[in-house]
Amino acid sequence: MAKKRITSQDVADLAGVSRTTVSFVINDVKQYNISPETRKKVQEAIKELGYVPNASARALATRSAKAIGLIMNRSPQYILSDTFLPQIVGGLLSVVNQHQLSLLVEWVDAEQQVETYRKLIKAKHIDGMILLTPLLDDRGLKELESLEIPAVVMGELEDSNLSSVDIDNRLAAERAVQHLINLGHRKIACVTNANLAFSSAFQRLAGYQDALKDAGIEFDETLIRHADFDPQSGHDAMTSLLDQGKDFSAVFVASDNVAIGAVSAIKEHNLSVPEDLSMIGFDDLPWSKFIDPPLTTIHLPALQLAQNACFLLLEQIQDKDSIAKHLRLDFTLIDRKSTAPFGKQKQ
Amino acid sequence: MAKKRITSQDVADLAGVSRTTVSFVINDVKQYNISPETRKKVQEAIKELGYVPNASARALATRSAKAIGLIMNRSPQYILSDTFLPQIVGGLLSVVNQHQLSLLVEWVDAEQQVETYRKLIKAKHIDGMILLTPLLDDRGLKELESLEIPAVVMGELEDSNLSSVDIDNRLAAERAVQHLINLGHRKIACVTNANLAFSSAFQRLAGYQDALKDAGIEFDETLIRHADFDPQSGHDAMTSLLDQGKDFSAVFVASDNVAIGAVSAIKEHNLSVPEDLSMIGFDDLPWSKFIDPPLTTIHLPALQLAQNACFLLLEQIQDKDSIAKHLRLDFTLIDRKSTAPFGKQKQ
DNA sequence: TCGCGTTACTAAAGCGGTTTTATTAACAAT
DNA sequence: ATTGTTAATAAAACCGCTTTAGTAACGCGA
Repeated sequence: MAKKRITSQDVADLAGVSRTTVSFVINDVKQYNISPETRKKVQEAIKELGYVPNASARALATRSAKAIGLIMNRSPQYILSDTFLPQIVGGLLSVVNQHQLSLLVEWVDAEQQVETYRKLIKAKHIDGMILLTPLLDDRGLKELESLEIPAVVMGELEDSNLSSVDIDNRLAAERAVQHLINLGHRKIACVTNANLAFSSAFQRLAGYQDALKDAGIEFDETLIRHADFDPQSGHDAMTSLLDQGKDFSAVFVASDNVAIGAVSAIKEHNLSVPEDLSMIGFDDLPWSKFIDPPLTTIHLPALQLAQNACFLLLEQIQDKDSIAKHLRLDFTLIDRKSTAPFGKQKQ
Repeated sequence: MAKKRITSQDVADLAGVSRTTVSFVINDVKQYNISPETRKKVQEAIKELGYVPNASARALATRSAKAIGLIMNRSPQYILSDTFLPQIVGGLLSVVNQHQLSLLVEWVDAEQQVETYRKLIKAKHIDGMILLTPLLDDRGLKELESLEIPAVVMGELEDSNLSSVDIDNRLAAERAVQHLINLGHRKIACVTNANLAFSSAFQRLAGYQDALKDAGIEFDETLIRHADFDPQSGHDAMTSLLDQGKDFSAVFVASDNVAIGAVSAIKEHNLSVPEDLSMIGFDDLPWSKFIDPPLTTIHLPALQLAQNACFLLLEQIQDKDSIAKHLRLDFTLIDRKSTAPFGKQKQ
């Protein structure tokens, strides 16, 4: 019953040529010229037999996997609430498909990052990798650099030789907070998107501080809370802020996914946005404009980031010696309904 | 400069044994007993050289890719707003990792589904696949059956021999609408999650109709709108329903992602949920409890569905002759704040 | 006629593993 | 002493492709 697999030999036999020729036809090798008739014979044989080249054999012979990996270093539990994943996967898929490559998704345990990175590449499962949500002090990534493995980080890393793609998180956060300041707010709380070990959280908080400094507002540690990527953590952070009884008229929440939780907490306190409290978010998720109130936020071009990360990676795979690039895409502030001028608030 | 790759031969040389032995040690082949000393020598050599077996070579030799594919048949544009993707990827990853497999994500163009399925499997890129969001009349899937390829569908398909995992969408929808009816509502609109070519949309609408029928309520075609997975489509569908001027006191929205858009449309009409209009959703996304009002909805255990799909697939890969199974997991109705008794509404 | 360069193809050697079959040594049994 | 078994390892074949190094055939100028 075991229908045997069809190999290039079968095609060669049927077409009356050698496997070499079959290979040349399939890969359209230019430096060897094969006559139109031969080419046609081979193509017909392929079609007739329904031949599909074996990917492993090919990978083995060419020493390239024709696949890239999307590496997530947060535990599966976090992946569940990774609101950007669809956009990232969609973005990667769109370019990967064009290039006839495959996309492998891997999760690496924080404990044994380096090991896993090495294995993935050495095993030649993938030709290069795209890394998500880097930590500020990511030992794994640092080691990656020295391994000279094609890799690009989606996120900002200081003094890293790995290519990276991101927006300028710090500047974007600064702009967001400036928006609040321009509306007259002076007492502005901040809920980060994650703990400061994550570079994005760190940068966004830094941007928040920059804005305050520029405006001559003193930084108040007690107005800061750290969330943990998901709505629940945003809810809890906001609750803590509110329960503290300290006065503030606006809040910068460094992720819309966290913000949605924060809004719910605010409403639980019988306050409303933006009448009692202005809020500006960050990320602009697909649903950010549909929640109540529609969230004023920083638009993160996630799809484009993913696509560009992929381009950079492919470039690096093709030319091993290409230098690392740090791409910064533009962000935009999207003004919706969750912010209001300080004066007009009830308070 | 080209540091040559380390092969099992290198390990064999260093350990003073043959490649065969190295292979036996690595794969822990039981029928051949290798002496503890030899085993140790080999393991030390492996460690010293940092040897990692080449995946392609292995796949080629064993005729198994040690990878499964997650196949999405909706265009990248849709993937962007696929709210379940994180949970599905997370679920798959958690079991795939345990089994030392890889996860490949593929998008197949609707036009050439069958071709792509065939290629993926024949090329032995993957040993089996998990298929998402099936269409009711999915020619591609039908052909898949005949190819005897390990595959499991996440979704319900009538008279299909492919294994599948899902909840009972029809029953769940019926329960949701019954919930509305039990609250006294008689005029109940429905916004589907997608057009009826998608099996989930079809089933959920059928469940809606079942509930009406049971309660002796006549089905009114004009109270139905079809959304298209995302919030915007929900917003548009709801707007259309509202602008029609027809009377209804509750609405069943067959997807929370669509529902969030619907809620925004309702608010734009200066109506509120549930005071003016009760709403029950479907899916229970991570943020469903955080929006305003917290959405009463059907909880879909997406993570477990993914995990079980994966288990089923692995089973099928190991035992080609295992019969197709159709797993139906339990759903739960989560009663939050978006529904209210008919009497108590303003109207 | 010979040599030489093209053209169109092929034989054979990898790629780096696994697996079947063979080999050797040790030891027990006859 | 001879044979048979078994344990431990090795040799070699194989998986299905790519790619290098040819080779046969042909035309062409000298």
